[in-house]
Amino acid sequence: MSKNCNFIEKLREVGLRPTKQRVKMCEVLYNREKTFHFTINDLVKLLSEKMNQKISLATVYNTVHAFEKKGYLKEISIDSHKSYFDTNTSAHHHFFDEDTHELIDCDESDIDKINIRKNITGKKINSVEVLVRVASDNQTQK
Amino acid sequence: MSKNCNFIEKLREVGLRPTKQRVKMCEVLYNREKTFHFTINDLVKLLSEKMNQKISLATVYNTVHAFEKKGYLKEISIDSHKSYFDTNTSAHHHFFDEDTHELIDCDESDIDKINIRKNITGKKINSVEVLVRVASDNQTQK
DNA sequence: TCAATAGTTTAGAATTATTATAATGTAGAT
DNA sequence: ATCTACATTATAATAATTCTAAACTATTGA
Repeated sequence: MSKNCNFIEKLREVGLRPTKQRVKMCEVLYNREKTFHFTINDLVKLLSEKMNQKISLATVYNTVHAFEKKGYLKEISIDSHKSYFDTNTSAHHHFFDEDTHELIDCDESDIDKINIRKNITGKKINSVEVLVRVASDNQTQK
Repeated sequence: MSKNCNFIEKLREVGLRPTKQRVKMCEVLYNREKTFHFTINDLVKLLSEKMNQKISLATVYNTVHAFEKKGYLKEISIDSHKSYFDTNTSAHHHFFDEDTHELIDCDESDIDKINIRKNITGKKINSVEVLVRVASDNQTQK
């Protein structure tokens, strides 16, 4: 519970009103050892388990998007019909386990600096991200 | 029209019956200079323009997925609520223009070999793909 | 302290992308 | 020509997400 004050402060810092739903979401998302990868569905389940009062689905969507806009969360594109989010908002890469549909972080230091020789005129690079798809060793490839 | 025979042959080769819908889709997808990136929606529009008879939405989905399974098309994950497909099925990377939502191919030769130092025990790497997000030079970053 | 107000939450409806269903049609083999 | 397995079709169903409009609440400042 001592951590809640931090969340309230942090929410204020980025200009988000610290409502109880938002603070609760912060607890669920950031009171963890490791970074957390999730879909909206995962999060809704977790929240309904860990909360006494109900939180609306629309609020979960709103809040996740508010967090994303303010740099609290990062969206990861892997599967084209589900959004994955990541509490690690720094530039980094991912492994995607095609058996379990799990995302695993991969530090920038785990992959050599990526040198891109092609240029798009008039455009600047916003981000460079690598997705490494893995699967069980003894299985037919996708 | 001379190309249709090729499409019929190619469809047969991978074990797909060359129905008129499939041949028409081949024409629209592969009678091009460059590789083609599209969403189902793009394709439906193109088909309804270029066809005299109607093609069902379900058929477009079925056929795209049949083509994907047989290696005629490749799915690209960028945006988490739309599927993009690519007629270039070889291993390659992409630029994604965040202004126009356009995909641009990037040959493997345009990016130095990617060396991954991290390992997931019991898992083998299926693919390594880079997505480079670009945007207009004089614009606030996403 | 309390009212005003601007931003938030909510339930449910609406929308969008995609998949399933079941009847009809058609390609390829006999 | 006929049969059979596979394809196509319209439509319904589902899933993920967004919209809407009313009720609620955190903050401001009188």
